[in-house]
Amino acid sequence: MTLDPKIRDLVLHFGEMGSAWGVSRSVGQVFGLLFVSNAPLNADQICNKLGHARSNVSMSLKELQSWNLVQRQHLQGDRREYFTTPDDPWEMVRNLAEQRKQREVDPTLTALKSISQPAPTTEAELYAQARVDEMIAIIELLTGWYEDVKQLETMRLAQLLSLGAKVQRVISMTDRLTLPLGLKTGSSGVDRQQDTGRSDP
Amino acid sequence: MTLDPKIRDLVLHFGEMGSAWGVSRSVGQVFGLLFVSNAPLNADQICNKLGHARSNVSMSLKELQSWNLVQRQHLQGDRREYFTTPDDPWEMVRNLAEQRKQREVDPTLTALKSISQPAPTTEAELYAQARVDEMIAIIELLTGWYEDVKQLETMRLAQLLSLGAKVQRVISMTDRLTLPLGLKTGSSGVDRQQDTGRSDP
DNA sequence: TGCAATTTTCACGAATTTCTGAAATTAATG
DNA sequence: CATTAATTTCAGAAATTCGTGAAAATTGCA
Repeated sequence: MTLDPKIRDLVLHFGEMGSAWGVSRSVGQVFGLLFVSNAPLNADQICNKLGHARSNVSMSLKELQSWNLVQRQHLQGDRREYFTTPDDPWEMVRNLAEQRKQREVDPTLTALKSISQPAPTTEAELYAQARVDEMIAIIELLTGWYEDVKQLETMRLAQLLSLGAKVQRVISMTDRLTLPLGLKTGSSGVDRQQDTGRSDP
Repeated sequence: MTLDPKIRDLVLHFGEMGSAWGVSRSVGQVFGLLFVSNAPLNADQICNKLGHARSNVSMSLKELQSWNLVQRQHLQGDRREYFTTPDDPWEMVRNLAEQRKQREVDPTLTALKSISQPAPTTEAELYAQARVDEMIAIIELLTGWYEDVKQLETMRLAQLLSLGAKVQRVISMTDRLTLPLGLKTGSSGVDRQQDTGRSDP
């Protein structure tokens, strides 16, 4: 790797964090490199700097594009394709949030709903249904909020965030507005019974 | 698997989603089962219902406890340990958020800061530094907001969420309050230069 | 303390994922 | 349209993660 020490460290770290973020080490490193890169890079440059196989870089770039974290870019007078991360870091955060929602919560919400669909038959299913419905309600509240705020322009979003929980002051004035769900302050509305203590045979 | 169809489907789905959520299939299934379980289960019961090896269940439970998504529970008159998910589904959401922050963003923030620490030496490092600093600012804004709202009791949190972007109305009245960072409305403040178009040799 | 039930650890094989190099495909240029 | 640079696909090697069963450790109880 012919990289400045700080950049090399960052690339290495993004590689290691890859697994925590659900991508491979290669993908993490390619992103790290592009993220701090002064200028767009082509696949061969990435190869050289990172020491990955050419095909691996190709795959990594494809995956990063599927996350909208890397954009291709044509340079006139050059046949090769160049790649960058978005100039605006907020855009990366937005894209990351959007993709993770699509990959992690949307499928789960769909599954939960399909579970909740047919009427429960057994006692166990009745309880399961109640639990699932509670979780559906929470997820819909969260995703609803997300859909809402993601429309905000960055400036406004930053303001909203920096306001934090101070919005509470305002909420106390809006108690007359839609109170969501049938929320109770204590534990959930579903009662869980105690087991007999014997394993089923 | 001796499970009702709906419960079996849910267990299977949570198993499949495991990889998207950064846990193994086994772990996902155990969580799914406990989540919809009417009553606390012991490890052997989980074994039987899921058909996993006993040791595998032990590991899965350990991991789920590390996420605070599963709690152990002693039952009097029974030597075995029983396991449940929290009664309050909001608690699960909170724990999930907290753990993901700790595992995914905190280490990255630390790494970014350590990159940002020593003064940049080369041209490339100077640009990298600027990019990193921008990202640090965003992450701190986001985590600051999170630290803030996670203190809220569930009721208030739900209200805040259901309010969504409507809080905007309020923000317009608070423009005199702290405007965060040196935010610009357009792209970021860091300029990226164009590449020469030649690979480095 | 000794015993038996339960849980955990660990090494290993199975399964999955990641990465590579060669071959195939695509696309630009004369 | 042919040539060649560039990219992508793909089969399999390498590496990692997952899950099992046996053995070790722990725990509650007599």
